[in-house]
Amino acid sequence: VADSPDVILKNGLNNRYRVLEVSVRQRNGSDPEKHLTITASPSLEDTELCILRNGWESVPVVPGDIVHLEGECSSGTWVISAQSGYLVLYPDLLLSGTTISSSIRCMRRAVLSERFRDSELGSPQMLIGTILHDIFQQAVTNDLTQEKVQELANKIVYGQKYLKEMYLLNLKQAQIMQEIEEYLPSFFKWAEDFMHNPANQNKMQLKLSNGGKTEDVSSKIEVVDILDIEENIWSPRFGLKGKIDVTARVKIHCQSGVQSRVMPLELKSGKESNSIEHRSQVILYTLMSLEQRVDPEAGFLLYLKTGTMYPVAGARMDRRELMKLRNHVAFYLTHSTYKSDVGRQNSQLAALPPVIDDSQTCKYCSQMHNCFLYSRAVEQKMASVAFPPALVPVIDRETQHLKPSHLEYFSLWYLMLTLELQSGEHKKGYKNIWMTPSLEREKAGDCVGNVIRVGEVHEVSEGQYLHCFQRRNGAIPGTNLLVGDRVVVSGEEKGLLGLATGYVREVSATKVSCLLGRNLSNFPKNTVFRLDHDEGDVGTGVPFKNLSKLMKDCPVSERLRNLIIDFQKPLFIQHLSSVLPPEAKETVANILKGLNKPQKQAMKQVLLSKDYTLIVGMPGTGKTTTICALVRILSACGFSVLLTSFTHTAVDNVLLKLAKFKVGFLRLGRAQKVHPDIQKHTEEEICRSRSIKSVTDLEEVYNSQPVVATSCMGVNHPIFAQKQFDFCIVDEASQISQLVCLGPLFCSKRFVLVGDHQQLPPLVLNTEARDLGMSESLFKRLEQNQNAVVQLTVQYRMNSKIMSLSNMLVYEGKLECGSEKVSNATVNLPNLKKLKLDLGDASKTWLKEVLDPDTPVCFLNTEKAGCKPSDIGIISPYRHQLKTITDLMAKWKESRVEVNTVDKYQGRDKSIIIVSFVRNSTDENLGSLLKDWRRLNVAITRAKHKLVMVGCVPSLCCYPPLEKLLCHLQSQAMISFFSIIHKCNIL
DNA sequence: ACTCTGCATAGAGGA
Repeated sequence: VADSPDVILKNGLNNRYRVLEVSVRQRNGSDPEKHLTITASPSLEDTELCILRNGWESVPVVPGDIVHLEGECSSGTWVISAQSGYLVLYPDLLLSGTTISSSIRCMRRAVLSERFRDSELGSPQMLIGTILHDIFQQAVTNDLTQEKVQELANKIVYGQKYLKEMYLLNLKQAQIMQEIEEYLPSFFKWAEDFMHNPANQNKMQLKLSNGGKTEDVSSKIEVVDILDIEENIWSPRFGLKGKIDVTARVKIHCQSGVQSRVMPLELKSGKESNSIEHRSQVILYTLMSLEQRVDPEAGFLLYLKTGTMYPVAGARMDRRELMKLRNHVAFYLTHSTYKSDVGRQNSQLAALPPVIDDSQTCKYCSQMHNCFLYSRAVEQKMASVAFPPALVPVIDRETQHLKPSHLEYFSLWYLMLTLELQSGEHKKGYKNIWMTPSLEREKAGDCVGNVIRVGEVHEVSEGQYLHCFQRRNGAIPGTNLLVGDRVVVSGEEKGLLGLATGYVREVSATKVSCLLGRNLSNFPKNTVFRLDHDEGDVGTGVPFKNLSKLMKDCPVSERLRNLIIDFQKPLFIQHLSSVLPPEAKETVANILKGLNKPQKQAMKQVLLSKDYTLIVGMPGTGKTTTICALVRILSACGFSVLLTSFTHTAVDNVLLKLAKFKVGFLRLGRAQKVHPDIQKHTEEEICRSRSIKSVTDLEEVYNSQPVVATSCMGVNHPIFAQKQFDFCIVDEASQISQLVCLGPLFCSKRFVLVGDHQQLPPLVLNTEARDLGMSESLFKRLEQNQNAVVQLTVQYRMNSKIMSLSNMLVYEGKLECGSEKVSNATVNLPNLKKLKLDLGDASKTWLKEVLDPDTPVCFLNTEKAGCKPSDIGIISPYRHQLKTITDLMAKWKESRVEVNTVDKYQGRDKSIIIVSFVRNSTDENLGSLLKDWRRLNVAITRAKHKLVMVGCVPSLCCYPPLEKLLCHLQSQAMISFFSIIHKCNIL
């Protein structure tokens, strides 16, 4: 935490102070105080003092922390006390209203829920609650008459919107409608009691300040206008976020006259408890509202079952206690790991907030499993953590199905995931939206600011609004925003953060259009917006969820634990006859005809497997063809198949091939991410074209195809909670993080991983996590069970010379060419003769040599030439190099040549590949990129006919993989020297 | 000593 370079310090509305020193002052007799030496200057010079008293001294603040202060500051001294001021710890970590209110009862649960976000399954009551919210919100903004509300309820319950959830919970629409109808009379009662109406006689106690003095009297409350529903507020002042069910203009008639205020209404469909949790939520909304408007001082709790409305005052005392609670939760979330002061600087997992000793509460807790798991695997080893004695046997009993190896796996992966999460937050995070002006952020290309909305807003489908934005003056600046990227729309003005989120639909020189989740047409025409690229915190929830699931006490998880953690030997049956139905024999035989020997072997191995098979797909060995054939064979045998990969593109690559055969499949995942030719197989498209409107129909769609395809992250889909597949195939498996790869395996009896661990591994940002082994894919881990491995060694991409490099480097000669044709293929250069004439000049003989089709592999040594490596290239390990090359190519108006990183080229090929290795110095600072055998292997196995590598031989010999390659090239006389080159205008 | 894919979200109630 101490020296994060990207911390922005400043004063003002979103002031950010760094805490330099913390001291506790105990004056005799009086309460203790905490004195903080703080600074808002980046040089850390101008310091101020912050005094915490009346309970604020309990805030767990330490030197190095970033805080936001609210309240009075006089002559460089802030006082945060019972009466005034707030200290907000880590204010850029926005916590939701529900997280904080749930932490009142159990902070441990609140913290666990942030990590294991999706572990809570949901219940019928929750779904009914969501639907009731929707109906009420729409009704209150349009029409609250009986007829209209009934119509609306029908439209929503019998519409498409909640079908998935109903399917997941096994509920029928009629059941839901029955429950909903019981609520509707209360809607009208509420409207009669509180909507603007002279006959309205309601009276309630409401405490509001009025010109300095506080009145505590009965007031008549009238809702005069609904300003917004589901208003999203991000408050970097208080470190809070949340969505307000209903934002209303309310008239309060009291003795001293009429007041008008904009206030939050919180809807509840459950028991009319008026509980502290419910009230706290409202109080937090009153605080968040300060971000946008004057203090509402109070809000309302509206219980939909009875139509009763309770006023909730946002009293100073309650706000203060809730903010302290928020600081504690923020502390635990930020300090989830620590480095011990003694010994090596290894990160360790910290204790969670203590377990509460309340069996009544724990009995119903949705985080119980994770709570006990963490106690057993992590905390029981800590001397500092004491458990309530009665709980120890409970924890042991609930985790007794886990072996020590499982607990170790859990704590190691929990640590690695946490470290990686922290790295991700550092790099991404939303805080730039409020801490960095759009103009500055535009330079990095992650933002387009200063735009206004133009044209009409179109509701493309339910809850999807197409907006168009134009720069206020001039063209849209150069940006990295691409079609399909996620964006956050905010107002440039303070307080209008995160107004909507959505996707980029189109980017041109003059406008950006986005599909947003909210309609922004109610904002004044002249509102100035900014669009920020939303990198979000994707992929953090899924692995935590899968880790938790792997530790469950159920047969599926137990089997996976045995196979994956304990390396139980995968089993195979003896004879194909027992799996191959007689009627499928001919079809299977026909499919096999089109395959080579190792591919056939792979098919056989999969069919015989009882647990899993690993298919090593070396470069160009026809992985897609093999997977396609495998799916065809499996479905011919009557098996159901779940087909997944890390990326949507890879899933669609197989599907595009599969679509040519008579194999039906269902494609899940966001239609926008799916290949146009596959669109018609997506759930979205099928439901639209067949206008699916009932749970039964949806179920039919889900069960209609024996093959289901989606990305590994997409396995949160409700279908996977209900269906079991016979086989699961995971493509690109060597590039998928272990726990992400695990997701689809929970719903399948057997699995097949396809990959090549000699190519690039999963990306891990955090170096410590990487050192702990986080980049080990499941494919790599299981590869030690050699009996489950089949290798595809016959390749159809590279000619023999190019292939030989990789064979020498990593594959130990196992790769072979699929045919003579492949082996001898050379590049076709129709204009070569003409070009050669032009190159008559003797100084350009090197170029002749390089271009000669009979020289498939060539390494250009730039040592003597002294030319800048940046003059030539197509693939490079470095982004900067690519930028230089792209700029040069643009100058020559050449945009057809694809310039990209090695990493991005994985999985693809071209006829000619030029690799620019860039480095031209022999100093000690070696980059780590070129030390990776796998990256080099990827780089040299992309070319089919001609591979030209450019680099400085002595410089590159410092890297072991390149040294081995260059040695080989030298022995084969494949290295040339540049003559004098100033310009290169080939291609 | 620089390589980068994934994805909706806070809150829906229950004690």
